[in-house]
Amino acid sequence: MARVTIREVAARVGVSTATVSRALSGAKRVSPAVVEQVRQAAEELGYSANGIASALRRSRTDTVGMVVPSITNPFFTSLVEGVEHALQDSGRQLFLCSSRSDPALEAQRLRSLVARQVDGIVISPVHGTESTGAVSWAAGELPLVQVDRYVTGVESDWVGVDDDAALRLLLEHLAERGVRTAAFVSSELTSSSTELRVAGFQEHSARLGIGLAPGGMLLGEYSIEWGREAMQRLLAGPSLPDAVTCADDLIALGVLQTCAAGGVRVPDDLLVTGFDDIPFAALSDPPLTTVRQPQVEIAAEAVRLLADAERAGERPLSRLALQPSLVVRASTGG
Amino acid sequence: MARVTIREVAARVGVSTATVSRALSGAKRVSPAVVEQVRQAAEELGYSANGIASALRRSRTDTVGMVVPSITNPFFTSLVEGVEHALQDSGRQLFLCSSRSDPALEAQRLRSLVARQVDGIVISPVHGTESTGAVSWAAGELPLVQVDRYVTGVESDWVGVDDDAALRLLLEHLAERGVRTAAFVSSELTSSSTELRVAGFQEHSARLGIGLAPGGMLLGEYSIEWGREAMQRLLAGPSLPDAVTCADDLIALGVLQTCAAGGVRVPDDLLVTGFDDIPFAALSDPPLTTVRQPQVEIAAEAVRLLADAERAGERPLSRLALQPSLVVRASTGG
DNA sequence: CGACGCCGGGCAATCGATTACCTCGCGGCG
DNA sequence: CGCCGCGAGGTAATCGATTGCCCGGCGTCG
Repeated sequence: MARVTIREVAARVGVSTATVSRALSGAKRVSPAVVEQVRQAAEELGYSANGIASALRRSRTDTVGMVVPSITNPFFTSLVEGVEHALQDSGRQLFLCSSRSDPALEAQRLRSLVARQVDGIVISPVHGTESTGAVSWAAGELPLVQVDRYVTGVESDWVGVDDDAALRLLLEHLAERGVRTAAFVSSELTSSSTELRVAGFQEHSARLGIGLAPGGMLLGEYSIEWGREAMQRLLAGPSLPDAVTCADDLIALGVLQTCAAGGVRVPDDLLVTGFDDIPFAALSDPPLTTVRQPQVEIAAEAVRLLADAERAGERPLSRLALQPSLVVRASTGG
Repeated sequence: MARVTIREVAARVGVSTATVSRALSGAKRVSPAVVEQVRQAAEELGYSANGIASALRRSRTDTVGMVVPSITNPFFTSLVEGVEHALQDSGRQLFLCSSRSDPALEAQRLRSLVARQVDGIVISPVHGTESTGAVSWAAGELPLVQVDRYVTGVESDWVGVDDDAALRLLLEHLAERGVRTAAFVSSELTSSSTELRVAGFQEHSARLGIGLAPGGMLLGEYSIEWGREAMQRLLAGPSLPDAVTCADDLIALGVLQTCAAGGVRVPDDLLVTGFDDIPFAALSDPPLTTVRQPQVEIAAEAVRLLADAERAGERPLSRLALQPSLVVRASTGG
């Protein structure tokens, strides 16, 4: 466990630590012969630089922090994978944290990332207002870009999906299928995208002449369990709507499960739609109609914006709403 | 973006940096009055300690690294969540990396974690032999525990599931259901658990008089896509076995999808089983019979072993094979 | 032939927090 | 009254790598 330091490498070769550092990093011209000797010695001693010391001196860590509300939600894991992939090209690493949908935990993660001097942060904030303090503080300390969700009143870039367009796609599809009444199952209105999805649902359903079923606006959380429960509530009501629109795929999968258990035939008795197009959306019973978020592009843009922010100090803020696409499957009769 | 250092806090209060450090960490007795002043000043200046500098001096980071083969596989995300949860109690953080099933990337992640001086590493190694070098090097540098999979020839603790017992549960269940022939769809034999599962399948199926279907040992990778493809191969064969046993739930979900698309009725024409019991196993068409891994316990044990390893230097190695439990659902007629 | 520039390489400051060791002052005790 | 112990707090070394500045030597050019 004894770590070998640059000093020992230098001693073995008979040069100064400065030369070893330069030889290994290639920062300044060092004679090829010495470089080779240093390489040799480092190899033999099993030397690897102490990243902490290096980070302290350079005040860079070549690491980007990412904070997501949940690490078990496949939508976020796809996003994480995309970011990691995008970072790889620039030889940087990802430090991933989960805030577990808890603003306090989120604040703690952010403090920790800042303390660890990550070069930048990619965050999907938990809450539209309760996350504001921590996020804007962090944004003041280092480059930060929000993805998917955002908190208001923070000076930072944002990349996500065009929620309004997504709801338009979904509702126009449902209208074509002859839907006259619909329910909307979502999370509590605590995040930007949730609000936009609800607003989009209301706007486009009104425009298309689709009525909201009585008791049909169900707000809980983004989870399979909530989808199950919400559908149970709808089943307990006087009559079913023509369609249930869900604010994410997990909710929709829960809804489908309860339908199957309760003898409701999808799509014959009821149409169901999701949001995100997670890999499991194609595997449910029946396969789920949903809108696909361009996760790869979102991730790539986020990394690009971060790189921009590191280079230039002051820049105009970017807010990129990328376009979703409709994926029709059997849950709407596709 | 200008970071405020301990020196500025000290200057403002009119004490030395040593006192500020002690006041904030509570390491040594400092008069309450001074502690309060320091708190005040730190608050006003927005001071937060530089974790890098602190880590360099203390050579501890209060951070544990975790490396998993895939971050999109729900089994691993559950494991990660469990580890994060377990760490929380001791006030430590998790630094998560994905090796993407690539031994080279895995080695890089390990080097990076060691360079960053994490206090310990939890890893589920990619490959039974190709991971050996990097893992055993890392295990020599700092406390390391393997979870789920392990590489041979490395001195480290391991926690996972009793694969043999799991296959026994599954095959006894299938035997009770009258299964006489079965296929086994798994990953290539590149990891310990894969080997153990295949061995367990062979041993217990032989013991129970279940024959391996011709061309029924299909080795690919742990993914939905491979499950789909493997089932297509089985469909292309002369006849179907009574059951398809899969080495993880993702594979099984792919198998089920192809069955649905190909008109094979599960469980009427064919029984299908998975492994892990990921959340989506209950949502497929039909819901999947599988064995549940005790992820929470695995994670908790891993963290406990790590803590032990940090405290005591030399200890006997632990290899904990925890017991799985059978979860019967409709895919075997449950 | 002298001066200048360039190149390889060394010295030592530096990043920011922690901490071993020291000092000072005060109270108690022999 | 002198000495000791103790608690509060300061001084400065330390963690390990990086890098600005400097030096000596050699090649080149006027």
